[in-house]
Amino acid sequence: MKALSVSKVRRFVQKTGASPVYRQVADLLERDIQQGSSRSERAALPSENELAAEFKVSRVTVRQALDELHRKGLIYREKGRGSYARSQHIGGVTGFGSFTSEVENAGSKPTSRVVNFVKVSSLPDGMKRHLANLPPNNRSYHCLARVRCADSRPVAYEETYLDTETYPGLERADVENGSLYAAMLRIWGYQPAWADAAIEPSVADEAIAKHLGIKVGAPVVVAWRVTSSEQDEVLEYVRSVYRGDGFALTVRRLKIS
Amino acid sequence: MKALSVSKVRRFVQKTGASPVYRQVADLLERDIQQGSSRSERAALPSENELAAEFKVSRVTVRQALDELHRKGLIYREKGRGSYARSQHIGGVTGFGSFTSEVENAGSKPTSRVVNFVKVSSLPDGMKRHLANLPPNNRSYHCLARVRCADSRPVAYEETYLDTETYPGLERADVENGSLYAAMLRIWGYQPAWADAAIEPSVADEAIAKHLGIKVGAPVVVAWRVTSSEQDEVLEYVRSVYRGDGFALTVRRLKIS
DNA sequence: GAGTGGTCTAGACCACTCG
DNA sequence: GAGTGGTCTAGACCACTCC
Repeated sequence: MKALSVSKVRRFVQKTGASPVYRQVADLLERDIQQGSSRSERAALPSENELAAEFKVSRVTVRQALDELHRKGLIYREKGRGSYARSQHIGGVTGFGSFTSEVENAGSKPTSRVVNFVKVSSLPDGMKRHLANLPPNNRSYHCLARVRCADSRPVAYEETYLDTETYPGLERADVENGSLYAAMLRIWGYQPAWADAAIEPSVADEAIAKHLGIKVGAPVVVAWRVTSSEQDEVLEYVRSVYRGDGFALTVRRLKIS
Repeated sequence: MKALSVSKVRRFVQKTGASPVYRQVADLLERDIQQGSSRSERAALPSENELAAEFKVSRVTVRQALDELHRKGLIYREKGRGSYARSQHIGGVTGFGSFTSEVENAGSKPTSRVVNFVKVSSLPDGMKRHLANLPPNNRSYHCLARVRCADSRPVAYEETYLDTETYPGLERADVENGSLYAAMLRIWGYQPAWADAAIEPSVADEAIAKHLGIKVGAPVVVAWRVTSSEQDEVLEYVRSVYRGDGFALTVRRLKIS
């Protein structure tokens, strides 16, 4: 078991800087791990006391940084032995975040085409069937229908339902170009933080087949999702239909239990 | 915004007990949240200082407990304002853990039937296509094929590949009854901690159709999964085929980004 | 016995929210 | 200005691993 070679250039953290010290430490260590893990063996990190001395911070702060790396699945720790970099250092969870960032993480170029933008007075039936904590029936929604592409190839048809009271003044132009999540944050200050989702297999109907350029009856995955902010506000209801050939949802480094 | 009514019975934490103090605090608070959340309004928790006084522990320990509840999605916090219980207090992430515990969480009774148990010399092609960090080719595996049922109804066909060197002495009887994960822990001391998975839609072939009692060509979801321990040992490769009618994978309270 | 990570304490300063 | 959560410190004891 080799030790992780920590960069020999002495690094300093900014105690007056904008970002917390523990995050700076975590970022520096993450870089070391990413570089070091080209070798396939597991590498031992310096001990918490050594890191505290190295960065001239308290051990509690070092532990905060290591906790963060641990949650991200980049390291694991063994009592009485030490902390170790994981050999597989792939990123966070994908599959239920912003389509834009997910496709980017997968190494492709995401694009979207708005195919419909109308007001509706109820959510699709499947939403009620699969997801709990749905709103009362007397709401109205903007329904934004988009075809999602990765490298110009259509991979999903997606309907997003946005409560009209939550998004006053929403217009098609706001979402015509660029990420919806970017517009949410820029205009109304909303930031998605949690997702509840259900996934089920299905087959393409005529409309889906047309949008995705596949045959009627071809296998697809339907994902139903409710996205909420950190403060527990519901931001959107989404129905996504993914084509089945050559595109897979992936979930990486998901912590069990 | 109502305050969360903390139980009036004075609770004490055991400082010499087996479980850490912060976990005891977290458990007590979780109970309050579960009880209190029958009301639909969001409830404010006592402040960190109040909780520290209440339980006679330091504020750092209280924060450790609150961090845990935050990660589980049970509370959220706002700087300068306070901590609040979430209205939707559903559990952790499901969809990629043990089939047994997942179906139980969904409120159904899980059963399994072993339909095959043989040695094979390679993993299925789909595993290589979808998942990174696969092992060298010169390994051999126990292939355990099971039909998974919820309330006696077959919902999935699952092939589990177990490296013969990782599981010396594995016999069919070890997995014939009860959870594989329970056997892993009991006999070899392995505990699954992380999952990498890919999900794709497909249609049932003849073998799948027979096992699940559905028609050839019916929609199914195929999940490819690699499960690892906290120490980064690969514990199993799994190919699961879920039937599409009436059974959906759900992901609850998944933290985005 | 020396070193490690796990836990806990008491006290401090900050930026933020609210009245 | 009072109270809140966010961050940080210095020091301590423990159970565990390794030699």
